[in-house]
Amino acid sequence: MLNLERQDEILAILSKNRSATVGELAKALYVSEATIRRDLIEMDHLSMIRRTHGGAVLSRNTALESAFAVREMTRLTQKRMICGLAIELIRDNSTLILDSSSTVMAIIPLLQRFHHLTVATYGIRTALMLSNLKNVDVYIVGGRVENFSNSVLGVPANDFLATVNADFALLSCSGINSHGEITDDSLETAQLKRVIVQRADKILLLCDSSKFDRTMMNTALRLENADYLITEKKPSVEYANLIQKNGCQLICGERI
Amino acid sequence: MLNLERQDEILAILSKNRSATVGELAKALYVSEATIRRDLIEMDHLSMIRRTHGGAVLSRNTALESAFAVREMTRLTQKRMICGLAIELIRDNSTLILDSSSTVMAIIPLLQRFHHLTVATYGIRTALMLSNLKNVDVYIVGGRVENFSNSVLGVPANDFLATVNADFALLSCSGINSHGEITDDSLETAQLKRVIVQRADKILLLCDSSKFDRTMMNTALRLENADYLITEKKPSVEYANLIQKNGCQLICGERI
DNA sequence: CCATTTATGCTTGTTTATGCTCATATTATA
DNA sequence: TATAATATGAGCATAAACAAGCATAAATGG
Repeated sequence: MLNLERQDEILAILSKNRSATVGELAKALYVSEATIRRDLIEMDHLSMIRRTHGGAVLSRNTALESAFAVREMTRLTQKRMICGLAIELIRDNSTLILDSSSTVMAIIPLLQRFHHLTVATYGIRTALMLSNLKNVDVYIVGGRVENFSNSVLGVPANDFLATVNADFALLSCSGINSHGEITDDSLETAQLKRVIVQRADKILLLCDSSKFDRTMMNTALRLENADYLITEKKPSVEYANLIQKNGCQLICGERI
Repeated sequence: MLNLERQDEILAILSKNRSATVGELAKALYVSEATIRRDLIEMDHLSMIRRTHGGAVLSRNTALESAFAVREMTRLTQKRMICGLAIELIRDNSTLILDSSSTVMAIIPLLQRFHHLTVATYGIRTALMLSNLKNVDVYIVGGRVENFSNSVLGVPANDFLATVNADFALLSCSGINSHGEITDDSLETAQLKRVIVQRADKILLLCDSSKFDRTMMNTALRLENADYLITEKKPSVEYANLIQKNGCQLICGERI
């Protein structure tokens, strides 16, 4: 077995189990422990992994790289359910604005049922997925491409969206807190969302239940900005009241 | 068996097995191990594979390949070679404009070797692939997303690029004819390319040899607009003269 | 037609990868 | 804390792989 091939294999094993001992790896790859150690030293040096006494664990760096892929996969059932509820509000021939979140991306396959839609987005993967739908005209904002969030951001992005007139905006967020603040983990996406709520007739906020009681770095919107809050699970009475008080209609998978 | 043909075969073998030893490859392709090693050195330099003591492993550019199955591109070896020539002209800290073609996409893995680059593009897959490179700041134009060509087009796209100042523009085309016309199969990409040649200091035209003697729907540029024409195979004397007469420098894999 | 270049194969000295042993360092446990 | 158990790093030997230089044959160019 070749050197690099073995290192690939080590990475694969670590991805599965999160960590592994030198002994385990040596046994699995039919080489001596000395060889494994030499591999680990090299891989550690390249920040592919982190060595520990006795073995190695995945480096946080590697985890970060696939951050979006992971986000995309997690809570997929919840996301599908939320999108199933949201799609009922959309009408044929509408114009939509979509954010770049994985939650909102889950609605894309459902858009095929409409005769025609026009969609603007600042999500680069979102745009790519949308472009495969025959019945949708897709527009993407211009600007700087940010890998972590798969977003196109910056002044041109704001300017572009400021000229769009949409029927619906579908937004997600990183957290909702008990002050009715809808928060995001980036200044720029927060700013973009403030532009978007000015440009769409109805604002649909799609949030799975894990977002409640979380406050992130930047307050993007307030609950009163949203026309609908769509979630898969009945929120606490406190939040249900808060939502109602802000003139926002709560839609959820469970009976309220 | 020709050089490039053999390298294609090596790639095919590696795609099947993920890795191969020098000995295996030599036996499979009926050449000496020295020849295989020389191929592997070259292919490693183009990031097609990773060399390792004893053989080679498929380049595990997970980040890059997630965006697009680069390996499924037609005429990949030719494109790699063209890009291997083009990369030599690029300098650290440059600003580039890339079109949305698959030919130009093949240069993306090679950009990792630079310390820093700024890249603007109207290709949506191109932008997504680029965004995985840590050393590159990526900008995408805004506009309508066209699925067929993976391009972002329209007035905003033109406007965006009209404000960019770049050191290099890397463009491909659908056809070059004996009148020195560089032609495209869409009015809008042709128009965009006319904007781009105004905004970049050096225009690099990347065309595999199949593009010669073909005229498509729209004349985007003329040979005199290009500073370099980069191709993998020596063009006919007629074309070589035409290129030279238009003040365009011909760079090709074969000796002129 | 001859001069050059290019691709390939062969030979040889050098480098690399690996496993083994043993002294040292780290962790676990009594 | 002291002691046992385990992991580690360094040095060494060996076999395999490698780079470089040279020679030959084919392709290319004038």
